[in-house]
Amino acid sequence: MSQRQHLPADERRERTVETVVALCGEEDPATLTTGRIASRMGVTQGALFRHFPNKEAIWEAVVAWVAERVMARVGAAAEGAEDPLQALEAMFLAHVAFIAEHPGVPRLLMGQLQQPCPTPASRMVKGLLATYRQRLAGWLEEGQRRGQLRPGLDLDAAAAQFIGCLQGLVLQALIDGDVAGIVDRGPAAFDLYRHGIQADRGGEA
Amino acid sequence: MSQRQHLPADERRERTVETVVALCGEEDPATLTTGRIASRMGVTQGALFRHFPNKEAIWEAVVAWVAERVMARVGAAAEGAEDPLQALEAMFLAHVAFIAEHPGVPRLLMGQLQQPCPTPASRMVKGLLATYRQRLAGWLEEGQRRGQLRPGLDLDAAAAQFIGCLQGLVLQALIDGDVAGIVDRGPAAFDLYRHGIQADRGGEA
DNA sequence: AAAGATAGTAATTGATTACTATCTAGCATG
DNA sequence: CATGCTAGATAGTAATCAATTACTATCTTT
Repeated sequence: MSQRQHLPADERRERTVETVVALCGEEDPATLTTGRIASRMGVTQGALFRHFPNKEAIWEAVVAWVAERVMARVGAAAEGAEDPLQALEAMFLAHVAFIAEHPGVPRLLMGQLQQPCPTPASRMVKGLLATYRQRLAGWLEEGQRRGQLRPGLDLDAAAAQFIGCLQGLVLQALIDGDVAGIVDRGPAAFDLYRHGIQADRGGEA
Repeated sequence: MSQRQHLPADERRERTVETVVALCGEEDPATLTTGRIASRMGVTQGALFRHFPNKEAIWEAVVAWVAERVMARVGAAAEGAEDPLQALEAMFLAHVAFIAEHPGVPRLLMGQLQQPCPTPASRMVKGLLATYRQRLAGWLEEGQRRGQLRPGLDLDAAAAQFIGCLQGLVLQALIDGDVAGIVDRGPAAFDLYRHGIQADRGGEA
């Protein structure tokens, strides 16, 4: 048996990361073992440690992978928008689509944040969320400058609740086990968010 | 050493649950061990199994404890309200206060939801969230009947995002490690939510 | 085709896990 | 003050974890 699947190191690392992301969609990241990662990859457990010095290094690579992808997707979505509110909506829907493709991502990031003493990976998550919030804050400020947002809006809270809305969708998906459904529910969720931040206007659909 | 601290069984069970809730505020519930629970209680690990048949039973008791407390607190808060929007606000702030007192609760519930195959405890969490959403839905419907909410509001999404707002606060607290701060940020967060659901009105503060 | 580098296996390590069997101290009753 | 029962201590168990070892198959380069 065993046609070995010799892969170059960087490709094996890439596959490892993808496998971890996929597995996080099925179980609690905290209970994920190197053995299960390896068996899913069709490789023995010890083989992982040829490409990563330890388990924590795997988490670092995974978080870096997620950070890069999510920021790229969300950034690209915002690019085509004509005004801040449209940009925020595009970001929101892009993020929802990303989560639908990778349902493990929210748990993964959440799991890292629950680490009591900060690890390299958990620091990366905090960094990701910090830059994410900064980007949101930029659009929100621009929207306020253009008068699109209601006066007196707490921009800090608005940025925090943008992510909160996403979490709400994820939670709902966890409850009724319907991951794909968040794509359908995404627009309504953002609608709610938009009404929360946008200035009152006379006539709208 | 070791003056034994003989407690009646039901009191020991109560202390166990409280200890688990407290520990969930400090570390990932998934990594919580019976040994750490016991040592925090000043008791040996084996002693726990005199009061609980297994670890899962501890989780069941913990979830039941949380469910009872949170529903009581939120229900009592809503009781004094004069209209649905006030009721929702009171529920929100009561929930925020409860989380501030027990920072481990969100992780605890989240952790149970991440269990892939449903356990008794995870079923209880889903049940808790289901009744919670029903209660929210009741107030939202009443609010819509009274014309307090904007027409065309997606009540389902509104109920989901109520919890999402709470999650947003929790996430923010996790990021900058400031658990107590969510009490201060609570009102602004609900303000945002209220603007998202409430009917436009001419003049308001 | 030979040889060194690379990527894998198989087996094992010590630490840690949930859980249990046996023994002992403390309490309430007569 | 003696007796029974309860709550906890002590000291285990088998299983599982991350990590390491010695060895082997495969790829690449010349």
